[in-house]
Amino acid sequence: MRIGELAAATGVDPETIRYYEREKLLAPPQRQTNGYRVYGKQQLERLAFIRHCRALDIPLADIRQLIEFLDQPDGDCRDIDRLIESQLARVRARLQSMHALERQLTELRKRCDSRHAMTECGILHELVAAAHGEACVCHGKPAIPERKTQE
Amino acid sequence: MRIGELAAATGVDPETIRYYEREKLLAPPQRQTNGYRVYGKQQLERLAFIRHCRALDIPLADIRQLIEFLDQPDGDCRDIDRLIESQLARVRARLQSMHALERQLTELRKRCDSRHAMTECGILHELVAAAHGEACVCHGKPAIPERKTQE
DNA sequence: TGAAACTCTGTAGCCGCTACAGGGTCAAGC
DNA sequence: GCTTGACCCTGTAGCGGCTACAGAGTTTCA
Repeated sequence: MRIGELAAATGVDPETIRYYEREKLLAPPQRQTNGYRVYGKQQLERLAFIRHCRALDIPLADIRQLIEFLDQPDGDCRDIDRLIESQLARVRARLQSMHALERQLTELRKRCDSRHAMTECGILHELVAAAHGEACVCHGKPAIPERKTQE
Repeated sequence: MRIGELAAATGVDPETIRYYEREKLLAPPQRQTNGYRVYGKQQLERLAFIRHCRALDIPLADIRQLIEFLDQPDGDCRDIDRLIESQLARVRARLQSMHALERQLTELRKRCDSRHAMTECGILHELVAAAHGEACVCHGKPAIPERKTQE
């Protein structure tokens, strides 16, 4: 199976597959004499595993860990438990701040239901007022979305 | 007001302020003879405005637009309305997929309540099974989080 | 034979910062 | 006067998770 076929079978772009190899999520595959990569069923399954984890929004670094766990199956399950737990915490924190965000944007939109000129636009007024630190639909807590928390 | 004072006044890192200038969200400020940037109240307000928009998770490109609107106040309010609307759509889509994600991770965690050896870990089993395309807690729809929608 | 489709490597771009390196400037204390 | 430290400058590189080239070679099919 060449990279294109693997790509077709999994729905993963060939460039992404090569990227995963560079990032050591996939072992370097065998090569044909012309240098083309050749994959077997095992690699296909591993790639599917990776994609499934990505569908759960698990970062590549953590997936790398999970793969290590897979490859040395006498380890302790609690590590995996912890890993999933931390993903869950991350997702929940993000959910909270996004809910806040939705409320704020919804409020903001209300200010501009109709055909005003720009000078009277409630949305802009609101944003500018907020910048002045005046009372504002958006501020309870500013809910700056966290960029990278996680342990 | 020098960049450090502006930074202290707004809670924005000086490097970020310079970055906003490079990205043309802030106009190039005046300079002292030694090359140091000097800011006034206006710039402070603009920076506060930017940060407020960022707190609403509005991308820099869109903030740039809002600033243009601010600077030519005879335009049409509907553009702003549309902009906010699209932010809201983005947030809501993301919320949906994150809710799905939370359900999936929660399900997954259930599989591993206790002290199994790795070989019997329900979580890993589940992930591997999923990769095989077997029935899986995670699949209704795979909910791959969208990276960049927005027109 | 020639064109299209595939593969290879290497590098750069996306976003919104953050963190350097390697220099200049300034104020306070000795 | 000299040192120390805090500040400032520019420019460049890194983060994550890809994606998109450029520029080359290889295969496949008509």
